[in-house]
Amino acid sequence: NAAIASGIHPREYTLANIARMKEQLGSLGVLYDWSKELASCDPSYYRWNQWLFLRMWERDLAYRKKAPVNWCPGCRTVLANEQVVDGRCERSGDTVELRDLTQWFFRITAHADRLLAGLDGLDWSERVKTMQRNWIGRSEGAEVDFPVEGLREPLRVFTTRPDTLYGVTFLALAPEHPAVEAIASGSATPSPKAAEIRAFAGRVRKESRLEREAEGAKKEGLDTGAKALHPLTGERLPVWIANFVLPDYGTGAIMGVPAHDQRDFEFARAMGLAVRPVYRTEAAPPDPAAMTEAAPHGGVLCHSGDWDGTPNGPEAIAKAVATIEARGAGHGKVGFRLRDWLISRQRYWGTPIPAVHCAACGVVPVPDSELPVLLPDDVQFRGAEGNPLEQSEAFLKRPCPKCGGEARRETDTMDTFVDSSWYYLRFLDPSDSTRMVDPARAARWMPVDQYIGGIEHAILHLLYARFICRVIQELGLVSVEEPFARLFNQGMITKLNPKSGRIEKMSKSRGNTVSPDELIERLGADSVRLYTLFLGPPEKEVEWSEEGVAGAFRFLGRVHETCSRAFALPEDGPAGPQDTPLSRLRHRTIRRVTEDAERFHFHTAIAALMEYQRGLAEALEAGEETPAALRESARVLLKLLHPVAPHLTDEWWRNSGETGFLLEAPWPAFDAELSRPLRVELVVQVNGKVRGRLDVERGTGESDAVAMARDDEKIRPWVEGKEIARAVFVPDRLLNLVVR
RNA sequence: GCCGGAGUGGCGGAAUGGCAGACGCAGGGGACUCAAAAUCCCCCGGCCUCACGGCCGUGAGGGUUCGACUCCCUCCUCCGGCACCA
Repeated sequence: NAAIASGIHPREYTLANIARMKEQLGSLGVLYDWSKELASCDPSYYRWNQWLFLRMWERDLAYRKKAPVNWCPGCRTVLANEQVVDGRCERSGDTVELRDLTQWFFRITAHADRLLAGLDGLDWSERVKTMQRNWIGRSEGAEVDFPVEGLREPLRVFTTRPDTLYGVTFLALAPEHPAVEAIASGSATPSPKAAEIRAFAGRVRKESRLEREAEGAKKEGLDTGAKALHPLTGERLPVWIANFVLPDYGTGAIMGVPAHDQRDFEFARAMGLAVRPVYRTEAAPPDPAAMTEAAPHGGVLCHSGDWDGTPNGPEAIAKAVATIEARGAGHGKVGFRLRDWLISRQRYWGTPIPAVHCAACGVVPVPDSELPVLLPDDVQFRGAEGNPLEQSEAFLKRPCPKCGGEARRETDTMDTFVDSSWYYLRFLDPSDSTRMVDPARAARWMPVDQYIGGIEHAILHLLYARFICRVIQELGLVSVEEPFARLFNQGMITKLNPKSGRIEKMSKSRGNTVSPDELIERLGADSVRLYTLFLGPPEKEVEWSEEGVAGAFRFLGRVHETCSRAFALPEDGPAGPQDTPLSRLRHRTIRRVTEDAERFHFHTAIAALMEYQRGLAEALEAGEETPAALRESARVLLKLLHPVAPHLTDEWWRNSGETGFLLEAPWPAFDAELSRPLRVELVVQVNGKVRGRLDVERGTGESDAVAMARDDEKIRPWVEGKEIARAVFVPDRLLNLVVR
């Protein structure tokens, strides 16, 4: 899209942006080992996407099937969901159609159970692990077959509640379900409603997934006229098509239990279908006519043959599965919400999928010896001719690798998530032209010790990367199953988007980004670094504002002033006593900064440094500390501040007569005893309300504290003449007197 | 709608069962200066009070606890994800 808008070839555009971003990282003083740099648009990288694809194809982990896409007739191209606004193309305004295209998929569902189990051993936040677990969506239930009159194949449904089987009053199919067409055409004679069925199914399939899935959405349906037989009772049940039934969850067909499922209930009420409760909490089940919503699963089963009286729970489900299996009507089954990963893109700027279409041999893989399949250059980007790869004669023409006959190259390219699913392995040696990754290097370095990424990647990228790692492990290139041992998710930077008028995440595609160049020019890289880290905790989202950036600049000025004064003091002289107020402050600050930095809380580390700078300035003023202690304290200030403001601190360090680079100076150590104060303020509460404070020696015991509190003139009026029923004492922090 | 998260002074935030508002920004007052800028010092949640001090206050309501910003329940608002933005 950027290439179309700017008229610049995507390669040129991408490489220019890489160069610019490297420059910006450099001007911020961010250090990387650029000898390990890679670009996923470089053939030396994407050839391994193709190699991996071929290995997955061999293992049946890559396959083709039909899937609906958003099609803009004006642009003659497929649109991303994001490019569809109110059912129209964002660029041309044309009404978007849903079209079925045969597309390539990765069979991530084959690993669903292992991807779920693998989460347990990861040092990731529960937040992200919960999101992944829910996305994979494991549920235990059963598949049940319902014979349909006039059809050879029974209808198979998946249900998580086989215990409610006696409550089924209808079956419903996704409009995409093959049985829809089977019912319309009929086994002997076409259904009298064939035209109606086809029209309804066609219309619903055009609705977006979001519309269909929404719980509050309008329930739409059509009775096909076909009848299914209840596998246990033999009752004849109507077979409907319903918009809320999704083709790729379960089997694409559901058994309707309106009495105990809210969506089924709404559908039944809208369509005038029967409601039959099979759980009761009272002596009798609720009266269906009086129900206004589905009844929860609870109480005991009723109207359910010999399951009657079984309480809601695993036992009821187990009993139901046993009966269903004994009657040959189905079997217990674990279901997943996870769907296979659609990797096909009908776009130019991606990794070409290494396949050839031959009229005689079908879809044939490109041999490894011919990789990489390169993106051609003889293409135009005008935005109205669909996938540019289809214009390139040189690219399209390729004899069949199998029979040598005339054939045509696959024009789909891969989702860029394929690139990002294994790039961390390529950093080990991006120049290796003989293999994707060297197993010896991988064995030495993997897994990634600490991965850092935005929370917006909590599900898709992180799940795809975990899946691809397992595939690469099966290929014998890495020994680990999980790529990222520890994960830290930074929150997003948000900012007002003038286009939408809303506060949104800052991103290229939304166009609300801020360039650091101007700020660096005005206040220097160290001020920008300091301010950015001081904004707030990195795991939370922060709204961008430049309000406080001048304060960072001022603080650095104060550090310079304080250190200059300290380093102007004579160098020789006695060290002086170990235990002074400044020494305690110094040890306490080293501890706070070290501990805060270890949990990535740079904002509180910087706050500690601000307090420390003020304390040091006051000590310089008071003149009670030795020059050696003051100089040492200034050295510690520069070292602790160095990771945040490396340029200035290093310069001040060397200007002060210190030798070497500050980066090489060791991180200061703290003494645990000296990092704590001698005296503490003990808060005294009476009945939970703060009534006074006692200045006590650290380690003061409960009985001494109670005695001092009783004596204190501020506290006495609150306890005088009352009985102390209880005292809660937290050493060095608090004393709570509960009085009557 | 579903899954996940967040909500604390004018603003960014601190405190993860124990002093609510550290640190900073903005604002007000003062010092320095012929003046300004820069710098430094003081004040800075609300209400009552001359003051000492008291009461209220962490999105709303309820609960657990000696004690709740923190834990539990219900609700509201905002943000992220929802499979083609990556």
